[in-house]
This record gives sequence, structure tokens and C-alpha cells, in this order.
Amino acid sequence: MHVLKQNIKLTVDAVVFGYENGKVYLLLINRKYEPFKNQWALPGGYVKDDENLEEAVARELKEESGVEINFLEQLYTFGAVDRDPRGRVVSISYYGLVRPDKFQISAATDAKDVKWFPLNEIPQVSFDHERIIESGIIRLRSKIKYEPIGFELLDAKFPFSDLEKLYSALLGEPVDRRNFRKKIKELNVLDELDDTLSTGPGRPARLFKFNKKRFFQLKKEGVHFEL
Amino acid sequence: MHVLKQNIKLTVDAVVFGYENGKVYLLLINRKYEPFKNQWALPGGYVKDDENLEEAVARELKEESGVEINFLEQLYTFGAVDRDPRGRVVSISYYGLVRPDKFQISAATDAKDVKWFPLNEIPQVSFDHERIIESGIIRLRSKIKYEPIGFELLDAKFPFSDLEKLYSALLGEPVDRRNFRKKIKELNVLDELDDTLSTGPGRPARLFKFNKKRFFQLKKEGVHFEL
DNA sequence: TCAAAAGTGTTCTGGATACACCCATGT
DNA sequence: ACATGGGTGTATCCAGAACACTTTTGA
Repeated sequence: MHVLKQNIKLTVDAVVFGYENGKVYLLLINRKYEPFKNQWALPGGYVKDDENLEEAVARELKEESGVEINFLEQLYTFGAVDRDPRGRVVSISYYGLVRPDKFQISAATDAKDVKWFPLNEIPQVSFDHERIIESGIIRLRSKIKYEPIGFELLDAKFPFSDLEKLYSALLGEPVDRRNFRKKIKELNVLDELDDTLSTGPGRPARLFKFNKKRFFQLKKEGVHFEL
Repeated sequence: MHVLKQNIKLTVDAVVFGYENGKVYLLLINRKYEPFKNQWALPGGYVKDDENLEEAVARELKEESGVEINFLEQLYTFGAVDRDPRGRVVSISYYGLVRPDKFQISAATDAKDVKWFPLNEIPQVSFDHERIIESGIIRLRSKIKYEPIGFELLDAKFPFSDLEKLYSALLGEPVDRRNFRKKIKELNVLDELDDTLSTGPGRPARLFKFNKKRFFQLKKEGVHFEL
């Protein structure tokens, strides 16, 4: 069929998770304009004619919230005819994971406010964003079970317990410490350092850092890691 | 950001697999118009303003090839700026599985020819369709390992060996007959009939049919079935 | 009687899970 | 001394993988 007058707008939306101090957060913006003015929504916006989809999400995210992120993975494309009151809008959603403390979030352009919401305190959101968020959570949780993502979320040197907390927070359930250490150690992506870290009472923790080479190699090979 | 003049076209593409007599095929059309005139490509086309994405794929597929299908699952959205010589075109791809013998395929609209290609004899294809096809194959194979799809592809009554052949064809590798029967039987989705089927020499095969209720219930629960 | 396809159980192994006590430090 | 968090090993269980012979028919 030849080109018809197509009047469909294309947007991207970002489900950005943040991890800090054992808690997982979701980034939302408060909309400055109609529709859904003054309501919370995912950061996102129109794709420009000359930018790739990934560039579009990264740009919108940066513009609206100040968050810069390189790991963004495509989630799903939502395109129901009535999902946006402005007309036909198809949205390609992405998700990613960052450290909130690395960014000074600040609302701009379409957003009049930005905020990190703890995963269990997510407010009502606009459009069909609730569904998008839900698929983001499901995907994130299933992903970390077989791919060691999320290592970027820790300090350069970190105690093992930080990694454990990260995983249990992302999964939303406790992990067995001994089994977890066993599995991670088998991956051989951690270098044990001589440093230790002491925070208050308790035995000081051995510090580790990532062996990035091995880590990225594993990622390429598509590790099967089954938490 | 308010609505800018966005000039992006939206298309859908279908990666349709066919299964017949122990072989897996892929449906391609031969393009009637530029670009890539006279070359093979995935069936697909522009989304209309007032139809959902799934409707659009189903419609295009029907129009161009004559194939009707209800199970189509979203695969991925391809949107690189230079993927289509006509300009910016973002394509949402879907994949599905049908029985070729159920359809009289016939080219129309954009297609001047349609054909089922055996999976190992896929010709060069237009655009970035090779990548799309590849993701379709990967997805199909990983999917049937944990979800009992593909049952629609057999006759109402069928010998167990048909199911086995189907799976080994889809996976592209042989499956162990005893282990396979064991696992499928545990799912409890097959009703054993009194009929048998005899085709040439060899012991006649017991016929089975699906217990659809149980089958759809399992599907809902998200069976973990691990072939 | 032979060729062809259907049917059927057991063993082995490896990974996942469950589980509890000692160690080093700060107060 | 005690409270706090760090660190470690073993036993069990289950699911997946491997594997070969008997049965029933057509020719």
C-alpha cells in the first residue's frame, strides 16, 4: 500500500529505576501541561525525525529530569488507539537502572517536578503508564536473575553485603547469603581487595571491585547465572 | 515539549512461521513497488490512524498474503533513522505461528508474490528484515521451551509423535522421546483417545487431543515447563 | 520374518535450596 | 560483655539428561 496520510505521533517513555541504600525507587515527573496536567507520569516525549529511539529516550530523560543514563533497554511498544487523549500516540517504552545519588534531579521542559518514588509508594500515574511501569518491574526482576546487571549501581569498592542488599531489594525478597556468595564467586567477576571497610560495630567487611573485562566478556557470552 | 512537526511513519511487520510435515517455514512476500522492488521482505505495512497495532499486522498480513492469524506476539520495535530509504520509518514487529495448509496464500496489494521458505533457505531480504527475522527465530525457540504454544498447529486428533516432531522442528534439534512424553504428560493437557492411527508399517499410534480448558488455564498461570 | 514406527522406566548427575555457627570489631 | 554485621560448609532434594529394549503392525 502506498503512503497514506498517516497521523500518528511517536513517543518514547522511560521506566527508570534507582537504587540507593537498600531501596528501589522509580523516577516520575509531574506534568506541566495538559493532558494530565499536574499529574505524575513517566518521563518521555516525542521522537525527533533525525534521532534514534534510544537517543530520544536518553534526551527526553535528561531534559525533563536531569538524569543521564546509558543502559536503557527496550521494553514494549504500547499503541492502543485510545491511550492518549490528544489523539493517536504510540509509545515505545524503555527501562533502565541508575544510582539516584549520582544525579541532581531537576524538572524542566514538560515537567514541573521530578521525584523518586519508593516502589511501594507509587502514586497514580497518567495515560497507561501504570501498565508500562508494571512491565518494567517484571522485566527488571526476571532480568537480574540471569544477567549480572546492576553492578554499575555500587561504588567502585564495595562490601559483598552491598551487592546482596542490591539484589534482595531489586527482587523484593531476601536472598540467602551463603548461596548468593557462592554463585557470584563462581562467576569470577569480583576481585577481592585487601582493604576492609568498617562501619560501626560488627566485623569489618572485605572490599571487592569488579573485574570489568571478565564482566563484559561474560555479558557478551550471555551468561546463564540463575539466581 | 509541545507537539512539533513530526514526520515519522509507523509500520508493522510480521514474522510468520509455518509448520507442516516436520518442517518450519517462514512467510515472505515479494515487493511490488519501490524501494526494494522485486525483492523478498516480511509482510507488513503502514498502521492506520484508527486501528490498534495488532489489528494492523493482522490486516496487512491478510491483505498481502492471505494468511489469517490470531496469535501474534510483539517482538521488538526497530527504529534506526536510516533503516528505510524512504525516510524515517519505525517498525513494530510481531511474530506468530500458523499451519500453512490452512491457507491458500495469494499475493495482493503491495505484494506481487508470496512464498513459504524453509528456515534454512531464507533468501536475502529487504530493509533490516534479516535482523527482525533473526530475533523472531530466537524468540520463538526460547518461547516454546517454557510455554506450550504450538498446539494449535496440529490436527484435532494427533499421534504423540506429531507433537514430538513439531517440537524438534521448531527447536531445530532432536528431542528425547521418553523425556518429552514424560514432561508433556505431566502437564495434563492431553486427553488420550481410544482411536488409533495407522500409517503404513509400524505399530499404530494412540491418538490424543488437547484438553483446551486445562490448556488455557495453564497458559494463564504462566506454566513453567522447561523443555 | 523383517522393517518401521510406537511405547515405556530407571539411573545418574548437577545445580538449587535449606540451614547454623564462629569471627572481628565498636561500644 | 554484648550487640552488630561479616564470613563460611554441608546435606538434601529434585529436575534434567542419558540411555535400550519390547510391542504392534504392514509388507
